[in-house]
Amino acid sequence: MTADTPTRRRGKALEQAIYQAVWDELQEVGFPKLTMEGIARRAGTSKPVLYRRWPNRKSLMIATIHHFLPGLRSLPDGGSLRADALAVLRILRERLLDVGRATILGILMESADDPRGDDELLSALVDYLKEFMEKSVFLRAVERGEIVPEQVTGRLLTLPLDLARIEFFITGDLPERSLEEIVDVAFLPALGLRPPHGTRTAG
Amino acid sequence: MTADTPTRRRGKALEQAIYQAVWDELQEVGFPKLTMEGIARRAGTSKPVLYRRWPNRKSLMIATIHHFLPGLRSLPDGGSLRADALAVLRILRERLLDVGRATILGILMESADDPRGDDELLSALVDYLKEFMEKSVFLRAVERGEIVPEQVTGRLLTLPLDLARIEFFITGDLPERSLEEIVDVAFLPALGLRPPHGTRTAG
DNA sequence: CCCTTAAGATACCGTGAGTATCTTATTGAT
DNA sequence: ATCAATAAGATACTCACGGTATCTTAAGGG
Repeated sequence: MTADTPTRRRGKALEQAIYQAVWDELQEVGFPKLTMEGIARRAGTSKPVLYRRWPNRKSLMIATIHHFLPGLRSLPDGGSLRADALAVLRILRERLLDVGRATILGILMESADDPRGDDELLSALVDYLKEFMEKSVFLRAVERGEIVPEQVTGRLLTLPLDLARIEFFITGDLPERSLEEIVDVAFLPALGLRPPHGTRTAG
Repeated sequence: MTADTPTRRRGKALEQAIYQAVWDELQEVGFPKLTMEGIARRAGTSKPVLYRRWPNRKSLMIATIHHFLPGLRSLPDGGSLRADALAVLRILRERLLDVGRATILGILMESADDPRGDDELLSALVDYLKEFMEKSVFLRAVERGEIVPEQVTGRLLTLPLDLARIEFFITGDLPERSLEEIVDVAFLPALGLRPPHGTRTAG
């Protein structure tokens, strides 16, 4: 199995290979069939090596997701609240689809008796986007005069994110049409705004 | 274990006892530690009896939830769109809390490779409430003149339910405060309505 | 009263998480 | 260059649990 890799990897190099193996295995067999043995096999190593680094499967999963979904740096100004909100939602979609419904549900569920790590996963996937909604999207909208600061409430901040992720959790998908509908039918109206003319709003 | 029950139960009586055992076991040990052996033990029976009735654990879980959460018959008229929407959300909360976050996530996740039964679970928990939102809540609001029929769109129909259940999925709870916030800050404004004066809207 | 049905007990298989143990390659220090 | 400490990799194990096969025996209907 390692005849062509006589070099025995260590430290970071090995860790990288393991993360990659988890990721590939996830894409190939999916979360329900993901096993530590499968990961070890694909990484060209063995189970004890995995358990020396991560205490259990869940930890390894979360670490892998962190590794492949680094934090976002900045969000370009889209010129309008609508454009900025859609941009954030598209980032969310990209990340959710990258990780996959089964994986997210699986990790959340595996946390039922031990929620440690949940926060980490959710923050990697969604929470930090709330920061963007507040710091970038809403702040700019206030500066533009689209909304007033009093409208920047917690519930409205996360409304588009919440609607998007529940749709993804249930259906496993998040089409562009849904994103626009969320913004134009729910988000903007809830802020007392109307989407620009010519924007189709599904009914 | 069955020394005090010399009678060997059959048919419906046995089935009832099994459902009850699943329910109790769920409350006591929680979904992650729920095992078929544990269920059988608590029901005073054995695994083969379970497998003669349900092909696998997931089926038994879904059947149990159906058994304890029968469909709703009617929703009394609360006098306003706001009151009716809150009523539906409170039903949703009751059911979600009854079943529990871990159980719902667990079943959804167990479906990742075989989604059969998902629909059943989701319909027992949420989907049929959409019917109520449409047939009762919105219809009455239209009759009262609070909204116009054109506002009865799919996305807005489920908006309160979606916001409520994502909050529950993530936090495992759904306080009354959240329900009111969902209705007053998101739902009614999205419909172009304002909550009545004196209604606190969290910020 | 007997015969069919199915409950309940028990033992089993397969799989996968997690661990213990041992050998050996790698690396850094001398 | 050599050697000791470290950790990789292989292997074999335990344990828990889902699911099945087999057998005995109680229930209940005719």
